[in-house]
Amino acid sequence: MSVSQNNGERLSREQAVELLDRHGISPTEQRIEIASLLFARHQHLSAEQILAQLSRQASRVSKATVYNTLKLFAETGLVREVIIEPTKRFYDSNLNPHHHLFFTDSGRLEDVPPAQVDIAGLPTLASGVEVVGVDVVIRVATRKPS
Amino acid sequence: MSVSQNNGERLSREQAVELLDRHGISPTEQRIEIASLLFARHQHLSAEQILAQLSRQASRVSKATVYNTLKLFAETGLVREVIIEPTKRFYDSNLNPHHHLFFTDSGRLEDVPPAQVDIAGLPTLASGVEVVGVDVVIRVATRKPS
DNA sequence: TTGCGTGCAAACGCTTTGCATATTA
DNA sequence: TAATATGCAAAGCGTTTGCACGCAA
Repeated sequence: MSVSQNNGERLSREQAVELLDRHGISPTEQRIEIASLLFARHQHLSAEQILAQLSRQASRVSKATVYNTLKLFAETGLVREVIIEPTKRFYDSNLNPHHHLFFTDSGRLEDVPPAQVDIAGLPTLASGVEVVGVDVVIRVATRKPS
Repeated sequence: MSVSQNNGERLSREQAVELLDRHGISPTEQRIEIASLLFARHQHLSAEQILAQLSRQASRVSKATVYNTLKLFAETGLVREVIIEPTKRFYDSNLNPHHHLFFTDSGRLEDVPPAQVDIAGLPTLASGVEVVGVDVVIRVATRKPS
């Protein structure tokens, strides 16, 4: 069940603060904690996973604050929210354009470089309507021996 | 709030039964009801909406049966499950390959012909891993007057 | 009668909310 | 000190589950 074991890797405090500042988010202790964990590397974490990893590292951040913070991060574009399973949201620390490979068996999520999937065009939209995101999810399964 | 008002349109009973048979699903009354409603035309409905429309038409199908049935339909490939919002699942009666346009303001979901969005390639997959679906969701919003 | 399908209500899991307390500017 | 953020527990919401009943082969 342990998909991503973060062994305490963290972004430095200064880098985390700078990241928050750049997005106009006041850098409170808890936000710094969450940001430095999430941005330690490119990864996809759920609120639950973040909560678990923080408490494992003796950082006590409440459930409500984790949810509030992730919502705030998503709204300001600090993280990308990924909707793949109806049961939980993932937060993606990779801000570069990319797609996702989802392993339905394990629930694992992997990035796919945009170069590997070319989107040739988009439908014509009514004026006043703008694209806020294009999500490409390739769902894969381990072939079962029939 | 009324996104799709189904004014009693239905697939004929025979057509619904044939559809179920073709997918190896034993045609019970409730399954026929749900199929004839869902396949009346290409649409995206949630369990909740189906439940509401059925009860409006005096067809009493329980919540559990609606959920069980939609799950069964999705597993057998009779409908396509669409995950766009983390809060609810949509069931798409359009079985032809296509993509989705999602209006974040209204929650409305619209089909996009595959010709308008070309996916040029897919990443190389490990052997034993097969693609079970490729979902492309274009999220759009009404531009706010800044 | 044996097994599958249905219905009800209770349980579940993730997320949100209300409100008191603490922290920040 | 005024505004914002945090923490806790309770509530919310879509979905699933347990189990008794019903129906068809």
